Amino acid sequence: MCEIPKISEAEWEVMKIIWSKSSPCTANDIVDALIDVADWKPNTIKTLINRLVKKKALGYKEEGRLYLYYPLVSQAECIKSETKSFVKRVFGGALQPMLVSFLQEETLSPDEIEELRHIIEERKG
Amino acid sequence: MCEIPKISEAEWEVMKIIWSKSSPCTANDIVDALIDVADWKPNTIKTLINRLVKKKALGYKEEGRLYLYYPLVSQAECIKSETKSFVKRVFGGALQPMLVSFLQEETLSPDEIEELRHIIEERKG
DNA sequence: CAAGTATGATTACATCTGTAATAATTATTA
DNA sequence: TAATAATTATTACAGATGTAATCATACTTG
Repeated sequence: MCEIPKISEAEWEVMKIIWSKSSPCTANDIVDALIDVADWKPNTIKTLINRLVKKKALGYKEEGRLYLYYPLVSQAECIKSETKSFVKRVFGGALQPMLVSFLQEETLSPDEIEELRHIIEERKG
Repeated sequence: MCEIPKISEAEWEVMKIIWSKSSPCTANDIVDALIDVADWKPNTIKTLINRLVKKKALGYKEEGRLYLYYPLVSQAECIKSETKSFVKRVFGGALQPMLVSFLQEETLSPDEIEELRHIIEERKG
């Protein structure tokens, strides 16, 4: 898992489905799960799956005439990589200004704020 | 400023330069400023500028034979829009899990943590 | 066995992006 | 004024992306 492939917006939806399943799933499982999420034709989803295989974000094993797909990269890794590129693009790489911006500007419920406070307290040690 | 245009990675570098200047600047100003940032030929940067104009992210006025470029969208707006799309893609739209992930996983100095704590305390009101 | 069906493979095509080169135009200078 | 330099405009081109349609093949069913 040396290199995290660059996963496009549409491809992320596919990956999220696959990550959310504990076991490998068929193309149809993915298509079914995506019905609620996106308005894509099954062929579109197959294309996305194939591209993800080509990028080595997904692997598959043949189970009879079916393919069972499974992730080759973990969600945590991808989130990290994606975040890095996002923070670099938008904030020039500085994570903290981003957090400041979010904490100040975004809508958060009291509960959420409390949880964040809790996390920070723990980090302070 | 109804619609925030979608600004690509390379284009962001240009926008950041222009936002950082208080007054409109020429293409050459931008080229000069970007020398430290990216390894692009001047023509490449001109292309990016033109695309940003086409996207209505930049405006310009002719000053003699020069063009003076200025932003048509604010940095804050763009950050917000970009963040939204990022959070949607990666975290399914939930901002808070993202913050949790960052606060837990990323490297932050004690000072930074202290500042974040401070901000949260204030938000708690 | 033949025809329909399910599944994966191949092909399609417009737009966006990264990365420029070249052409056109205008201004400056010898 | 003619050549040169500066600046903007047009064109280029490959790879990524969104969004599929069509083709091929294997399986099921009448």
